[in-house]
Amino acid sequence: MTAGASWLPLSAGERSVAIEVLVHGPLSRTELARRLDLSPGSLTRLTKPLIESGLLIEVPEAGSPAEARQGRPSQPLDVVAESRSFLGFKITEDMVYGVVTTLRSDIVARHDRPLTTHDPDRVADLVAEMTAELTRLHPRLAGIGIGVGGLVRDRSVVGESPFLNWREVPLAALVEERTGLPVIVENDVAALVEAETWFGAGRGYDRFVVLTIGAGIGYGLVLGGKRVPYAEEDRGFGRHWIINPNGPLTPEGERGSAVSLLTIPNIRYQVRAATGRDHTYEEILALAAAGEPMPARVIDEAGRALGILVAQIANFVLPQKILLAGEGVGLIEVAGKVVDDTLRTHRHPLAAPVDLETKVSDFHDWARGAAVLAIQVLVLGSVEA
Amino acid sequence: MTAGASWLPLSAGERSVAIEVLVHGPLSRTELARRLDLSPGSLTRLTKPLIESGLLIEVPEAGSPAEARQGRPSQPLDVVAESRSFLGFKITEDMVYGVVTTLRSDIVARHDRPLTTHDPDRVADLVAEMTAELTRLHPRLAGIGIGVGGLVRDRSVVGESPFLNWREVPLAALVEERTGLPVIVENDVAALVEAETWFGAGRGYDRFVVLTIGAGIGYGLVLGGKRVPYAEEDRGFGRHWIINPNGPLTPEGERGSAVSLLTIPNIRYQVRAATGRDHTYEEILALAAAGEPMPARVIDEAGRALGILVAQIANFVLPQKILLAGEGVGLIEVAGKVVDDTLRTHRHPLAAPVDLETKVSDFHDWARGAAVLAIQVLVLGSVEA
DNA sequence: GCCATTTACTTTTGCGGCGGAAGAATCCAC
DNA sequence: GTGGATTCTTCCGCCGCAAAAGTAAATGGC
Repeated sequence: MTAGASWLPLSAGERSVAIEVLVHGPLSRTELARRLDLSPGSLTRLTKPLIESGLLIEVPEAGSPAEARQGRPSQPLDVVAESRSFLGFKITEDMVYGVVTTLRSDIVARHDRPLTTHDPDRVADLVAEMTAELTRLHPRLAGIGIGVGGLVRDRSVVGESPFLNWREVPLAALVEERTGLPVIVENDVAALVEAETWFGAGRGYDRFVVLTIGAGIGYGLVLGGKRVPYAEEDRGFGRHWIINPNGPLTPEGERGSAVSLLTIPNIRYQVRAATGRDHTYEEILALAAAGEPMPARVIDEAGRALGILVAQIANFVLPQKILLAGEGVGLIEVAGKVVDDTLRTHRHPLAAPVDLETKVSDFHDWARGAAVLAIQVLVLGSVEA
Repeated sequence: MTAGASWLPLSAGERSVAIEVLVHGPLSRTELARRLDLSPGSLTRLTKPLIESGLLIEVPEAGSPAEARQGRPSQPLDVVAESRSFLGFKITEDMVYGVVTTLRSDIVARHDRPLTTHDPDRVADLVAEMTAELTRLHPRLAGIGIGVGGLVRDRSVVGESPFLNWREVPLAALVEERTGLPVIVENDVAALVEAETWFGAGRGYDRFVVLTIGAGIGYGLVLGGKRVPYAEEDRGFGRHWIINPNGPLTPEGERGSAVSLLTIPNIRYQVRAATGRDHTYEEILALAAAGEPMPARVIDEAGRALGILVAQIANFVLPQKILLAGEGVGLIEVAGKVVDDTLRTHRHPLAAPVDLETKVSDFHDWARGAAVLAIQVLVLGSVEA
């Protein structure tokens, strides 16, 4: 509550130390000196104000106490993860999912509420109410992040969100005036990508790609530790990635596009069209695993499409890691072999194997992503990515 | 001749000034201060030793003298392009192409010689002879760059070059001991990419892609101003980029791969297989333009493949610019419309249009690319990319 | 048990490089 | 010619770093 909008004016050196400790766990001064290429003296100088301000703390000793080396033991520094709380919200068509996280972006509480109206003021009211409820249990709130599917500008205004039927809604301002807290609004995929870049699968990588599969396809490219923004972000993304020109035609997607082959609604549509019966995504995966012909065919084709997609990304972007996330990556568990085989035939035999991580994410993970944006703003002291 | 292996020990600030002027033409101190985000005072300090050492020079006035603004006129600084010469060689199966360039990488002389043997020592002899001949007319030689198709390690050793039948040939050392000059050896595509990044189409961009079409397919990715190296570089690249699984099968390529659809040998093969007659690449392009059915069909399919390839690169890498280079980009002049149309259907309508530049390159352009490596080493003072 | 050794951190000192402010240079406008 | 505009230079002060020396806290050998 006492917190300002951001940490005390941090110098560039102090900020780099703070981020390194925040992202890469407890680190001794010597280790920090090595990583940041600074002298030991500089580390004493830089860490002192950070410790005095209560941001960092000296923790007993890392990991195995048995692992005792000669010489004076190192003194790991860590962020005081509980010193601040952050709120993250993910707004879907009919629900608002909320989480409280620590400075480390660990989720300490969840709280969801149905969304009964899309009126911007009512949505802001609901978010403010949820904030008040969550604040009661988790004080020291430093900021709020909100993830929305659709186009978001300046990290504050929802330029266009088809499923909410919003255009030019200044959501950050609406929530700020109700809560008095700094609010960051961002596209949900972008938020998830930032979260994974700072605290997840993308930590420490220079070239990193996130591909999400769910109601739609999401793509995030991180180069040099920064996410690359692009114009068509989350506005029917992947509908023009034609993977198989002879693939199935689906209502919204082009024929054989990534959207028509991989997204949950379109996989359900294909199975419904073929069998005449409606199934959930999970049911379809189970049926395919059990060898049911039509679902197996659809899932098999989806697996091939995913393999091709990952191969293309790996071939052209040369990322050090690719993260598959979203609600639809359960596909991997059923069609993993097809994905792998397809991937291999579309890669050069001498090419480095693709470092592919899969992470089924639920809506709270998306909300956590939004909370990370609030963390970034606090640490970096600005709204810029 | 007096030159050491690199410029006087340049401080980081001085080096950034030198590179900025070298790459972006004559610039005034004020302009440099703006670009490098430095104070005017710093620019006086940084430029003084560079001018005194003869590296930079104050040039009269840029461009239009009529364009006179108020106030003290700016004093553009430029590199003394002729102060040093650089040699670039491109080694092909049966020829060695050589160029002399200025510090700005402008070609001031060309000199080619047939290659009658692939024995490494004889090749080094030939390069040394050509160096001697070229040095007679162009003294002040500061370094030599050599481009070779194949795998090159440490910018000095040819690890594997199928067409020369070389393995682990320390070409840089062989030429260095014959000429006494610093020698850089690099994969030819990599050299071309570096050249375009510093002095060509990629100048000033953060994300930049080079795609070459010729005897094979070459791919270069530049991120943050630096080329990204990768394992499968120039060892049958593009054979596993399957663009059309129903495409033609060709001797070396997989079915429907970028290699089988786009490279000059494979286009000639397809036409020969279809018509029974052998044509040069240029003849095939002319026949296709004239409406001859079989060549037109092959070229049309190549155009579609190129459009898809460029779209995939644009979709996944989000480059600010893509350069098409190589001997085979004449394709664009005949199949430009097909390429454009295909590109458009594989791109999101809201996506920024692809900035696509085409540049037919001959072997001297490849040699120039190699010379740029020698320039980089002189300026940066190291072998590192 | 004591001291050498090792490793981690702190303190002190000095200096390079930068920004900021003031001044000099050189043009245009009237 | 005077004033304003713009570029560049000079000078000063300071921030931030490295280097080096000193302190702290552990282990290991005897």
